[in-house]
Amino acid sequence: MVGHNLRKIIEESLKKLSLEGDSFSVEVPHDPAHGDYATNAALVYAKNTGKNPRQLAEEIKGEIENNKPEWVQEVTIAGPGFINFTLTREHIQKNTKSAGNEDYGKNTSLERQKILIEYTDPNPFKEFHIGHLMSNSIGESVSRLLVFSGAEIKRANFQGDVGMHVAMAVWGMKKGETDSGKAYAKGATAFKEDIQAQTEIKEINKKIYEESDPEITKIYKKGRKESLARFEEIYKRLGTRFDFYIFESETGPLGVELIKKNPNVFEESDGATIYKGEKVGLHTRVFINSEGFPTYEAKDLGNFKRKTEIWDPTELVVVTGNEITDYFKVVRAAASEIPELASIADKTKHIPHGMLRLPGGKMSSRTGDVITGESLLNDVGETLKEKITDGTLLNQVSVSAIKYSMLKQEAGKDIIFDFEKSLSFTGDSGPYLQYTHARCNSLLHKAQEEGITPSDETPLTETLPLERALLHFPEEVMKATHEYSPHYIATYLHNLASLFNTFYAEAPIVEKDNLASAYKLFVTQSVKETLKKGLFLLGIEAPDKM
RNA sequence: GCUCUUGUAGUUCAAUGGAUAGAAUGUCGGCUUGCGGAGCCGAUGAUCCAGGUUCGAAUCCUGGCAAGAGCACCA
Repeated sequence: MVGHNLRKIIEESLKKLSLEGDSFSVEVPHDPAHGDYATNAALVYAKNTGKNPRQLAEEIKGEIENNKPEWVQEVTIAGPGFINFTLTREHIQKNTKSAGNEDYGKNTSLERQKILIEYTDPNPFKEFHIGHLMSNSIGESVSRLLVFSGAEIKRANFQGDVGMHVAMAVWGMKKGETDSGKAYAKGATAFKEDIQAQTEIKEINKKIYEESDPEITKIYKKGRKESLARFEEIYKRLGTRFDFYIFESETGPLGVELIKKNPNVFEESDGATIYKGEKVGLHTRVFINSEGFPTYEAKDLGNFKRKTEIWDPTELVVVTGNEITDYFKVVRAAASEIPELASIADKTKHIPHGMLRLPGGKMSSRTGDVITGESLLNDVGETLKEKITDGTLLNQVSVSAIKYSMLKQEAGKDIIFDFEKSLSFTGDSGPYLQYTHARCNSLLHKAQEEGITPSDETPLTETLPLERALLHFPEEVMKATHEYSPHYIATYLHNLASLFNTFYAEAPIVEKDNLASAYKLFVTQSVKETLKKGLFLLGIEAPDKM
């Protein structure tokens, strides 16, 4: 990676001037007139040494020029004391060539890491709503990014198949409701409003845990199976697949066992077993309730253990809604006090994603007033039907519109989700990127028909903005991976596609007996590959035609 | 009440403490029957308020204001 190599050269030069210790940046200037890379090293060190920044920049520049690598064309000083680097035409051209390779953009920074990533986490008997779609989009993209950086990863999906929410749904089903989502909504409402129903639901909860009532067990098992089968359909459409499914019904007992084995970590209070988070600056949470059942906290504790049993990862990543950020800290704190979980608890990265809010207010699954994953996919498909007749393509474009709208902004912040505005098919959108990719493909196809072969020999003396953009793909991948932030990829791809479309509109690309045409096609090929790879990292398909 | 997160064009989002704050959308005006118009070009328009730190602040600190989330037997 060029930026990385430049940093080394700058560091060496600084060392010769006895400048060490402060961190400086190697960045890509916004304005191409400022070169391909820039550093603020002189500005940083001017502060400590009391020197004039421009003068210090001159000194540093002198040192850099003494062992300037052959791929650097020019080193200049500009503005308050930035040192700008321009790469040689040869180097850029070579890079444009490698951008067409399969490995371009990959790195080995996470080699030998075994990362177990948990995401999506829908609950059987409840709707798969757009919050789960969000977790899935981010989790899938982060997974692909981690693999791109050399990590070995496994995907896990943790699902609440027991607990009060399930009891509510089973209660609703017992009352004749067949759809599990609706049954849950009915049960949840009754639980709040009707004391009689409340007692019944608690009773059902107990019976599910104990499997003591054949009728309830039957309803439960059937509902669970149907619910999980429905989730599988959605995963298929989204292009995601899991290595492990972990259920609360199995982690509950594991959690309880851990709690019993570590009485020094937990306390008894009002008949419940709690963890006093205050001792580490957090808050108290109940792990086993006064009726003796594990709460979500205990199940999640068991989840930590289950994850180490099934694979022995070196690191855990968990993608969930940001509403549970503080909750998660408490469970993790408890886990790190338990000897057998301590090391993995400390190597757990929580990626909170924002809530999806409707312009009217917060979404609630309690009342059944939700946009479900299926309904969203179907509604989007409906609006595209006039343009696309092929079923597979229809799904690819729908999914891309949805995923891109969720991934283009920084994870963690809430998304105001407005069907009309959020799902764009033009401009900064998934379909725009797919369209650009298809357009590249179509050009290459046409060239082939006309017998023109792309060539890396170029009559161009100026670097194209497109080539400069291709140069930075590996750095964006690196940044996105280590910050667990797919939105860097989204932003990058939109910029790349936009540059390509401008390039496309400026002058014809496919022209016979034209040296420039052959090179333009060569660039087109690299752009196509990079778009495809970038879309893959977002979990989006890149069809050749659309 | 306490804790955490977030305030950027009309709207939805970008911007490792750096150079002229970028896009998309909206509105207005253009794009020669020509490689795919889901496209391209132009115009318009923004850092919540008040202090502070520094060569330099949307970004860091303090105080307001506003929105969201969490805070004991739900998940």
